[in-house]
Amino acid sequence: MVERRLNATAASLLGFLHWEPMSGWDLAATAEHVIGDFWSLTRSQVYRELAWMADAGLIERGEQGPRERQPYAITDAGRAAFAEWVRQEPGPETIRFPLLLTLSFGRHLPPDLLAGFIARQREVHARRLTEYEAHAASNEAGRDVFREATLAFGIAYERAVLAWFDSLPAELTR
Amino acid sequence: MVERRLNATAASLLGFLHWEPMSGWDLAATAEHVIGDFWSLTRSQVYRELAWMADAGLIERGEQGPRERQPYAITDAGRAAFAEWVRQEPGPETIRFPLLLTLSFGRHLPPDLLAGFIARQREVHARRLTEYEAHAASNEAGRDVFREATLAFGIAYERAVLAWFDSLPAELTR
DNA sequence: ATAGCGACAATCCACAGTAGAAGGTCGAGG
DNA sequence: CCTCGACCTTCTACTGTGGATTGTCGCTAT
Repeated sequence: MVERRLNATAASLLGFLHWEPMSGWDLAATAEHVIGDFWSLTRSQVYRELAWMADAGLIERGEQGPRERQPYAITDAGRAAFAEWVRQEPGPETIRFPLLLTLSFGRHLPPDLLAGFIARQREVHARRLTEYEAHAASNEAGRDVFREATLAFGIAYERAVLAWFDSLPAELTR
Repeated sequence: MVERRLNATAASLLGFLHWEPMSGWDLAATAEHVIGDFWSLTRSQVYRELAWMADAGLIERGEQGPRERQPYAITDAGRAAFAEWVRQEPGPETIRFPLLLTLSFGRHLPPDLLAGFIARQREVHARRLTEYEAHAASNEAGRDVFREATLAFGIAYERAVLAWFDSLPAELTR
């Protein structure tokens, strides 16, 4: 029952556990799928947070399944902690964009090498936009305002990035 | 002369030291100013990387100035390490956007609280866009393709975010 | 039936990144 | 001369990333 403030990643896991008891593996997969586009997390961290939350009484270990599978269920304390967390004012977003870093040191680089970096990254974003759009198209059944809003963000973001790629001066793209 | 791969943050510091010898304080300020919009770093980390790089012979301590001020100069080994780093293929960007996280758990939140979060974040982005645009306008003297490209990214990004805010359904924004 | 392969599942570790407290020094202005 | 704010580094705890390691189960092809 250690007193420490819930962090966003742990809180998200609690959010998913409102749905049903899950193992760390399931939680990592769920998180990747549901919030992965704007909130990265790793398996390592999921297990670390689960261990801490179990210790703090926010979740409870269930019966072990096959393959060391250890499901966790949220407790009332966990629900309370989540409810408190979700009412916090969200902080500013952070972006870490290696390509821009390399680009800003572009004078140290042969132009065609840089152009290659740019072209390959553009491809990644083009592909991601396609995925998002397909997802949005097949979404009609869902009708989840919140999900739609975050998806819309992804699409707006990818479109902006692509437009930016296409607006770069020819000297950067060969 | 420990063998460890140069990370992007340390490499950036080396990049700035090509310019002139600087202290950790200066480097942190420079980084914040030059790459801070797409590559976050903290003072703590700057000092940590400097200590390691000095150890590894990539930089050299100069004469101490007033107030513990400790300038560092890049060495030939440092220039070589930087040159090698900058030729690496840049990885994918990561975004961590707390607002989207909160939004995706929006069902657990009273609508007007969420609307407040959204409104305040929109303000932040509006202000940032204004700053970027002012910067871009006063930029004519510079004529630095690389700088212009990264600034253009910032502007494209902020405009897309604002457009997204404005496209949200009324039920989310009150 | 069984061998083997791929998906499942947890753990561990080293490194990178964040946040803020703490401690101290100098210099300009009242 | 004093004080306040800017300067400058160090330290610590926590959070986040990436990958290696270890092992198990279940399906499928022989």
